[in-house]
Amino acid sequence: MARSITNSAPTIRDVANLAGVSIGTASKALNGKGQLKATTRLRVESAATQLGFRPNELVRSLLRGRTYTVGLLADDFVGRFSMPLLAGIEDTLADAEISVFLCTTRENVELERKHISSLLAKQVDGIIVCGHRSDPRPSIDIGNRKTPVVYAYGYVDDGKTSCFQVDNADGARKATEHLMNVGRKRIAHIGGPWSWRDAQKRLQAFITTMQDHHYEIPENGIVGGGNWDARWGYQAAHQLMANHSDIDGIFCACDTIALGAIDALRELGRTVPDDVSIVGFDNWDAIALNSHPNLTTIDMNFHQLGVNAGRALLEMIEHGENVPHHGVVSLPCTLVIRDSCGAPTP
Amino acid sequence: MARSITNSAPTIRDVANLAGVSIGTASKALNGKGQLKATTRLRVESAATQLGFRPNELVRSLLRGRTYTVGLLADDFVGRFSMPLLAGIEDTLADAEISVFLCTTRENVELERKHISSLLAKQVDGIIVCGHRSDPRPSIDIGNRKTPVVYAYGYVDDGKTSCFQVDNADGARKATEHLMNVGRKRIAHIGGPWSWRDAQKRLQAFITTMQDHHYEIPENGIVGGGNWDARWGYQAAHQLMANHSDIDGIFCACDTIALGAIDALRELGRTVPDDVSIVGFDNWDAIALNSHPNLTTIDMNFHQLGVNAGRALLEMIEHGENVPHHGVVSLPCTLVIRDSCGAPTP
DNA sequence: CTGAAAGCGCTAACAA
DNA sequence: TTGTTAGCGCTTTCAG
Repeated sequence: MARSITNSAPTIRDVANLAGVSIGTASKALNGKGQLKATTRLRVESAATQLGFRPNELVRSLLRGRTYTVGLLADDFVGRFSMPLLAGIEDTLADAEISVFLCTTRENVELERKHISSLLAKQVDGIIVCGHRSDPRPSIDIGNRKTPVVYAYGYVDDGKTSCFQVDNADGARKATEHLMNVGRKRIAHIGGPWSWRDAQKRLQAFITTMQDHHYEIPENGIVGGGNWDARWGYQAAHQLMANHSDIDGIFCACDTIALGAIDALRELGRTVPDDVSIVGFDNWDAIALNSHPNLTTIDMNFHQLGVNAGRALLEMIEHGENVPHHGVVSLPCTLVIRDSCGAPTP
Repeated sequence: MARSITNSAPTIRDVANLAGVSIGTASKALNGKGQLKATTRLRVESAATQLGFRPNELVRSLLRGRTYTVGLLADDFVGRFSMPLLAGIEDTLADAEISVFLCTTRENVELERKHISSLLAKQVDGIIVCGHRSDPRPSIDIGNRKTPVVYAYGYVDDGKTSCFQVDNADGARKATEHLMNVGRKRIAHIGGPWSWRDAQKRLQAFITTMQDHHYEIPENGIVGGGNWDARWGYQAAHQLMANHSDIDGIFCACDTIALGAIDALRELGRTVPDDVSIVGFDNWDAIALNSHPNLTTIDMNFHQLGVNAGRALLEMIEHGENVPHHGVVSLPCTLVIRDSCGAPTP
């Protein structure tokens, strides 16, 4: 009755009072510690449920020196890449009963600093820094704290930080080889902006894969320097076909570029996949599944990347500095076959 | 020196020791409270910076009865709609120095229950429930707690809950009127799945807008029942044009449907926007900006919706139950003009 | 102007 | 088997 007056959460003292035991006894009963008479335990438990009692995690954290809380620093929260990454991280941490503080930094250094400071003050057990491209970045400054930090998609080049990356070379190789497997001979590449490490890696791997399999790269068969969008893909495909009407396969550096390329090819009277096979990169549902035909593309396994990053952080949290850091680990990609390449030749 | 041995965060006691004052004095100095000799204050401050001291928020929260923390319950975190919504919420709360716990529930009731329980135990100041469609939903169960809760995109139909919704009717009206403004006479509608309230509202508003302006709806000029994807848009446009080769404007219930419709029209030899004008709905960048031509579409102002939801929650947190609840508020949409409709007729 | 001490809600050690 | 108490790190009275 008395409780219904106040609107603050019931405390263990309330439970103890209702059950007619001491506060220490109530604690033991609720945590299953020590030796208690079964009836007492029951009495306490029913008092607790009756009151809807949940121990205040703030206090428990204070006592345990752990908050079961981590911070997620995302530089580009609304970006398409972050989403499965965040989902993977959240899945893994939720399994470990850990809650995630979401902090979006929009590549604003000052904002990042504030968020970090706030996270540290809130005593998070660890921090995950999430990027949206594979270029190197400075490590975050956590002062003299020993809070574990891992990086996901975006890495710190100091040789002593755990970073989880996409293996762009692996993906590009799989894309290129798939074009070979469906019987394409004159294979071209439409690249992204060369300032991005991701674009560079995909290009390099395209070249080495072609060489490894003794395929000749068509002259001017590599075009790049545009943006990651359909407009560039459209323009690039036109440029490409103007030089080489015999191109029969194109590895595009991303799905939106592939979308634009398909559009251009249709204008030129080439059908995909009958005349030309197209492979994208990203497996971005929004594009790959709404393209016509649906895109064969490379999945970067971001969900798994998030899972790995989450697991690594958990290890560091639970085993402290005894855990050897992972260094930069690159996760392989997966080829997702849909309709833009046609069937493999036997 | 002593401090460099331990790796836990410096406490106010450490600061007080270093400054040679009592712990109470240190607190006053750091919080600018009470009367202190300037030199003492300075001594404490420099000790604090030297140690990199940040007060433990856990403890402060315990003392203040507020954690400066809210929970974000998202049923569909990876959905395209949640993103700007979350960004708006986070922006608003970050301004108020509030951190956000991200909880994705994947429409899993058990998971939702666990998350809520955990949030409550962590003493969050409030909870925002984020949906991805405007259909009604049950309210979350927070027991006898008085924690403020608001709903964003998805609402509770009990007349006493603050819910923030998209005004689908407003958006559909603007879309339809724009088609009229560019001079279209034979206007059709491709709807989404009728089981979605969003699809129903858009349809209804299309009809009333047409009637209000004394436009005749072409017979069989409304097709619906497919999914929210390009495949359906493609199919529906074919169906539509088979009956009515004179259709010159189509209001599509979403951007992906519009993408598919454009594709179909091109196959039929109709160019967009010269022969037929197309308006989408969502202003989903991924689609609208990568479509060819770029889509004229309706923006649901999700960012603003998130901002409003965040602000409402803040009010409730700061003014308790004295704040009148907002009820269900619907925010207007915005027409975004790009290239799929052509220029307005004067 | 500064120090001492109580107490937030809970756990864990120690008494009884 | 149960009760008592110290203390986590900080703020806030109340003495000095």
